[in-house]
Amino acid sequence: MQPTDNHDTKWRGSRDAWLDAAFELLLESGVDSVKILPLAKRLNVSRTSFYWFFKDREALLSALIERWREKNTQGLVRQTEAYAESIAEAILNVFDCWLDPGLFDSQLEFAMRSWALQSDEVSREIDAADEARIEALTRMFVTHGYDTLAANVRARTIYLTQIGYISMKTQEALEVRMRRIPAYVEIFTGQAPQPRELQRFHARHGYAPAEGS
Amino acid sequence: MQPTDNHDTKWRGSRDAWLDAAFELLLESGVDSVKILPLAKRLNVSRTSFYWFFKDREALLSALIERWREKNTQGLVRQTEAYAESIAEAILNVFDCWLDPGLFDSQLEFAMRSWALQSDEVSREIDAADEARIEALTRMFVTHGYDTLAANVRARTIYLTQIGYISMKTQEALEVRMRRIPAYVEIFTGQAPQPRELQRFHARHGYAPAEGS
DNA sequence: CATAAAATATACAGTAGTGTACACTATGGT
DNA sequence: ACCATAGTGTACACTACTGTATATTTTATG
Repeated sequence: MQPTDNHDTKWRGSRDAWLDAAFELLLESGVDSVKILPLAKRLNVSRTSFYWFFKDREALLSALIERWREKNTQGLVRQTEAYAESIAEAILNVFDCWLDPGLFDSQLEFAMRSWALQSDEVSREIDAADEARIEALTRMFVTHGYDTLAANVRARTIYLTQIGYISMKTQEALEVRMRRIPAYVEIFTGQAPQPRELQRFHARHGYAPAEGS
Repeated sequence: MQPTDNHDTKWRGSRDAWLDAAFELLLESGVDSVKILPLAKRLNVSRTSFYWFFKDREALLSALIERWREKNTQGLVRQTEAYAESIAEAILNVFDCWLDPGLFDSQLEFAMRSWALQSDEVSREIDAADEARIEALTRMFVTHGYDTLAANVRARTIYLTQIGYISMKTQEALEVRMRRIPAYVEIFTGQAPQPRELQRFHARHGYAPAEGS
């Protein structure tokens, strides 16, 4: 009677298939598009099979929230706590999040924020996430010798800039983004990054600067 | 047969009444909530009167886009062009936008960005607005002696930080925000604002710093 | 105060979605 | 080979919305 964990069976549908499709729609067109009928069409399955895996639409949406919570906040906090010799290096660790979708899913982040507009529950989740993330960033600056107020404003700036990027859904080539990195580091920390710090950053994102770097 | 400009008549509804109600709903709960039936209930008017003023729901939504375009981009660009003796003062002129809803409506801005998720038309409008705004900010930095790349990154930082604030829907007391202003000015320009510049800024936002400023 | 226009309401027809009841089919374990 | 059960499909009842045709009421104005 209850759904089972059916990995790799020969059934067409599965809880995960519905979930994945729901995520796709959430990212593409917002929560209001996450409807059972369209999902069923995508999956080429009768609409009502849905109710085998989920109690109702609500249950599906809750599962989406769950998955976001796990991924993004944890991903960011972990990066703020990564080892760094200088504040510049610490910032570059955080920048990893913005370049590696495995650490932080920006599209998902934006979709959640839009969703919050209509849902108090999601709204509360987002607020909690923002606080946790800014706190983690503030701790990072404090660790590197900034006083509390300065650390907090810098933490905000770095976080808000990124949330801004996400809201703008900026799509730019890796090279363009990489060229801006040193300037951002300097703005956020007040000091320029060391060449070897940048080199390490470039290396782990598979970027080879063109001519004369 | 056609709707008239009926200010101060004795009719219950009017084109503007529908528009205002639509804006409320758009800001509160996103475009998907802007539906004729709920609007009619709010206005205590039969649903179908709507069609006297608007051809259909599409026409109403277009009017909302129109109103946003007029207000926010123009408001921001005008502030970047306001007279300023130093870059710090210029930045403070821009900050006026974030404190005066008459110059820039943040809630509306966020609602539009969420809407863009489902509408290519709105998406294109937003992209155009972002470009125009960042360009205006870049010009402002260039005018004050920054070179092109630095001006552009600083323009982005200041704009993205604000878009980030908007996405976070931060609600903070005027005092808290005012206390952060000098730190932001320093981050964005690399130099601290003059006390008299801050004083002028405080004055025009009706803020009196507590004790020993 | 009659009347045309402006605004509103009623009634109807349609679409897109939700969720439930129940019948059917495919799968895997024994 | 059988059969319990995981998964799928069909049919129905319901809700919330859109839009049109047409009647009715209000209002401003001669």
